[in-house]
Amino acid sequence: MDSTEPQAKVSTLLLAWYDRHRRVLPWRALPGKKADPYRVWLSEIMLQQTTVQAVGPYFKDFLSRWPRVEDLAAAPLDEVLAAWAGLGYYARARNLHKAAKVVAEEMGGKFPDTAEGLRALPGVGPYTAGAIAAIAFDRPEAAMDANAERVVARLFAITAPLPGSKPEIIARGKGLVPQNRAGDFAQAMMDLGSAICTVKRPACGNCPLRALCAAEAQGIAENLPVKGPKTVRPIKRGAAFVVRDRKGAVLLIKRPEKGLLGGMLEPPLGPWTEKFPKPAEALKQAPFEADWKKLPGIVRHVFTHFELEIEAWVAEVKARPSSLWKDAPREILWVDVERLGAVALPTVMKKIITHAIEDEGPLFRKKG
DNA sequence: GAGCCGTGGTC
DNA sequence: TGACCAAGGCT
Repeated sequence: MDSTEPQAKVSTLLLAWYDRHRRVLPWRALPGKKADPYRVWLSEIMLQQTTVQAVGPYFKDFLSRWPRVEDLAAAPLDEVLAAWAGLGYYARARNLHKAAKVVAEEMGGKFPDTAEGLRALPGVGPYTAGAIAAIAFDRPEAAMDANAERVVARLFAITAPLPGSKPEIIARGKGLVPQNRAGDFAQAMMDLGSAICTVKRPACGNCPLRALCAAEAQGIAENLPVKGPKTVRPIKRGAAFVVRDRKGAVLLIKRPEKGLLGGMLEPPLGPWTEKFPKPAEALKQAPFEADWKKLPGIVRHVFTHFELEIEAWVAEVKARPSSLWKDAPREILWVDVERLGAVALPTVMKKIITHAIEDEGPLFRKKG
């Protein structure tokens, strides 16, 4: 798009397209209706780096458990983490709970109605603050997520690679926001990026902004935005120890509150290194002495910045040991098989437990 | 600023 | 099958 082109043309065309093609989503108000700030905030946190499809069942479940922000604030953190289990990026759930307490206890249950005010809540960054301010309060703020960045990079044919070009893209995007219907405009950008201006094979023939798109004019739309080089992902390996008592309950311990899978549960695990521990070495890593048996096969899981391979060791104990390690005691739980789906187990740990317990029927059911 | 932080779908 | 990607934020 020519930089002198009036932004009004973009918003007019995009909003007209949105009025005909807008998606129906659980957290989205019906046309002309006011959005509920609590629902908008909850959905925006869940949608960070997460697909609409994955969020759907979690959003409905959270809203059913905790209909108001005061309900969420009053819930124990462990319950919130258990409900979040499987959605990933667990710091989001901890910050969600923190922010709910702030809003419920310090703001009388009312969310701030400006981007600046929202930005002060834990877990709310520049994108989310703009999105909530626009969608819930109709403030003329930009919501520059990856969709909007892609649309803008193509509209203006910005060929410099991300993330270096991000400031320019965001500045261009802010210049497009209309004074009226800013919330619809923000959601229209996302719907356009999701349905038309896609990463691969964009449907430029159906795009309402085609005539204004500089990248399309140059035939380079699919190549934008350019991204920097990818980093290599190392592989870490280790042993997991799945213990069951005579009733079949599984021993789980709680991870530290900060860092990877913070505050979530796991079976006892050895350290993660380049190579698997040899059997004698693995037995030293076990939480206590028992008749450990190593299972055939490997559990693989991919995290954002490394891959994990786990060999599972299993044992059955007659009595629940009173102590595990001498150092760094951690919270211990024995969880019945039927309750495994109701506690804060991240997906990787569910994989390990599923691998170790070839039981009668599935241990975990997918949400929704 | 760059590294850390999950998971599931897609092609 | 593996690489890429998603309504990013925090430190």
